[in-house]
Amino acid sequence: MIRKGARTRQKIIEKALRLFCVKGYYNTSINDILQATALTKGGLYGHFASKEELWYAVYDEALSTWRKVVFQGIQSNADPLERIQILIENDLKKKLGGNVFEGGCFFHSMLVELSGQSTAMSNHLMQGFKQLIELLCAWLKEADQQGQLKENLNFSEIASYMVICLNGAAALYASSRNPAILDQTLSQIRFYIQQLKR
Amino acid sequence: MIRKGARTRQKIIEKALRLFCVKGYYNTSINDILQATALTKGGLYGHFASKEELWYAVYDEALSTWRKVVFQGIQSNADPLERIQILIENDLKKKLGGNVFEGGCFFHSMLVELSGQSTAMSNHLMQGFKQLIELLCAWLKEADQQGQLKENLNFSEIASYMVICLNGAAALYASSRNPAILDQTLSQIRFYIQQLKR
DNA sequence: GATTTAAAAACGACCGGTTGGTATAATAAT
DNA sequence: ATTATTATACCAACCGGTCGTTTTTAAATC
Repeated sequence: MIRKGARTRQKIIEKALRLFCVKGYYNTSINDILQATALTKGGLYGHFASKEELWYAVYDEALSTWRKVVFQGIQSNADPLERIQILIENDLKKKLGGNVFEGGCFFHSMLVELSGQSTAMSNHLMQGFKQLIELLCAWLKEADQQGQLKENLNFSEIASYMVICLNGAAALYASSRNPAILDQTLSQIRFYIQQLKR
Repeated sequence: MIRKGARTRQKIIEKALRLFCVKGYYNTSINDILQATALTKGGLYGHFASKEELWYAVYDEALSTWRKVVFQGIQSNADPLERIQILIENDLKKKLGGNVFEGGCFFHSMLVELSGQSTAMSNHLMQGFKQLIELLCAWLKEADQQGQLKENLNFSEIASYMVICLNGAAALYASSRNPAILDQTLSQIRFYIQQLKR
């Protein structure tokens, strides 16, 4: 039997994730979370020792959600360049366009908000981005070994550039709410990737 | 003689600009600003009716600073594509790399923080980005009329994509503080622009 | 299946400190 | 002397967090 506490804990994480995305971390008060979860102070602090500890739990939840969304239809694909394109399309159309995180991408919003405030949380986020860049980098090398790419390309530079584009799209989509931005970015990154090919 | 009040007002704006960039808008308290300006409540509120009114003044200041930095060596240049390249290089290397706004780009940070919080301030920011996109778009059209570009390009799409890339670079540079990101982004956007040419 | 019981979970008053903002008095500049 | 500017004291609301108490829950006993 699943303990009730585990369910409540999960509910807190989900509601907090939504609030952090919409309002930001600092601007989401504990009271906001209490209202969303229909709990009281004591109830919440029985599950998390502090607001910051809750944030780390929310991060894990967001990461797991992101992975589910963004790796759809990828492992089945043998072509590394196509895997990159699918991942980017999933990130733009499914994650951002599908409003997986209401109000904006959790990772991007937190990166901007926390960068000047908490080095610990900020580094935690950067680690995640670094891993994504390394994955893209590995796929690019794979494509290169198959002879798909032009010569003398800087793979890690290309990989971080792609992540940068995705973050930029997250920023502008979050405030404009204009889906055209997602289509346009996707179309331009596709054009860019096409130019990398031999 | 410049009135003393005008000088104080300017000092408040400059200190607030720095604080908003480093800590964010909501996370910068009035007390933070008082400490930075060596004023007291009454002194500050004699110049600005509210924190939000101060923000709009800070925005104007940031815009004027940004224009000074980013248009360097542009009006002297006849080639529209080169103007675009210089503007992007100025934005990356001078604005971001030169730490014109300590702690991150004011416009990008505010866009992310305010998008879920204040539609008024958020729209104010979006207007600025829209104007930048329109400027780039006009320059692209100019280049096209000179026969420099490939056929059937979507200029406004390309222009917003460029702004998106700049915003993404701002996000990742702000938290990584790694200047390589700026060089890499610049190099990749240059490559991208090269591919637009006929 | 009903009753007991101990642990788990939730409650809610309270803490010190901070928030943005105001009213009025004192001071400095012209 | 008069006006522009700044200081001081104060406000109610809110912040993240603590803690002793009460209620729920689920397993153990009858």
